Amino acid sequence: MPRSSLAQLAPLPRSFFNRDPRMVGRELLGKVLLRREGRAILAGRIVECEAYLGADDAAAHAAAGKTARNAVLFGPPGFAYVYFIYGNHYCLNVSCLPDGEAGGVLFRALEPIAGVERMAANRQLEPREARLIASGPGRLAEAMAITRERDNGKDFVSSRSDLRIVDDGFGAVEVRETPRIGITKSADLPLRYVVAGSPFVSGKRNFGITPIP
DNA sequence: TTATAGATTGCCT
DNA sequence: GGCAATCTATAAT
Repeated sequence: MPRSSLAQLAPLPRSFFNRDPRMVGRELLGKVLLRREGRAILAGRIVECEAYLGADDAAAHAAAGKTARNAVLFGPPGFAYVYFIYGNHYCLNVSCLPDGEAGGVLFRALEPIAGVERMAANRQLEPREARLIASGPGRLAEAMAITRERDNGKDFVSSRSDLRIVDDGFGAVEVRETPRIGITKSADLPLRYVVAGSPFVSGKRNFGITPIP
């Protein structure tokens, strides 16, 4: 699909995100994350994400209750929660569940499909190094030029938003569930979702092979 | 007020 | 495989 028509697709509706993050995370695989930069469009197919829950999930930022930092997770569904981590990286989430209930999905990896040259440039890479452009949450945010200052609290569900999630008719993908990456608490919960066999997922062990169960 | 861990990445040996 | 980079939230003095 050419990029001009990608940009014209309607964003996924609010109801898509007004559900359990585990269902949202699973169903986001195969959808397209869009960023509009003036006239340019950056886009990638979602191949990896993770669900984060509320009080039951010790690894979630929402576990200890609502703060200024994580307020978006407690708000209405379909909004961007962007946080800064390790002094170096931004990570992008979408809020889930109704207003007042905490939950979200972390975007962990994209297969670049439009605006690839610009995404690569944001990462100081060549376009042919496609697997390195957005294979990890920090890389993904850098490729899509996402920062907390610019994007935290932004609505994904608005045709005027420069941050959107759309369905381009790609169809069903084969989903694998694994434990989440980089956490120590609640590390056994199988809340990571990946497209089976995708070479664009994060982790050195995952290039071109089936992810570890 | 000070210490430490963190939903990561990239460079070093 | 080890570890530095480098900001922020939270726990410990």
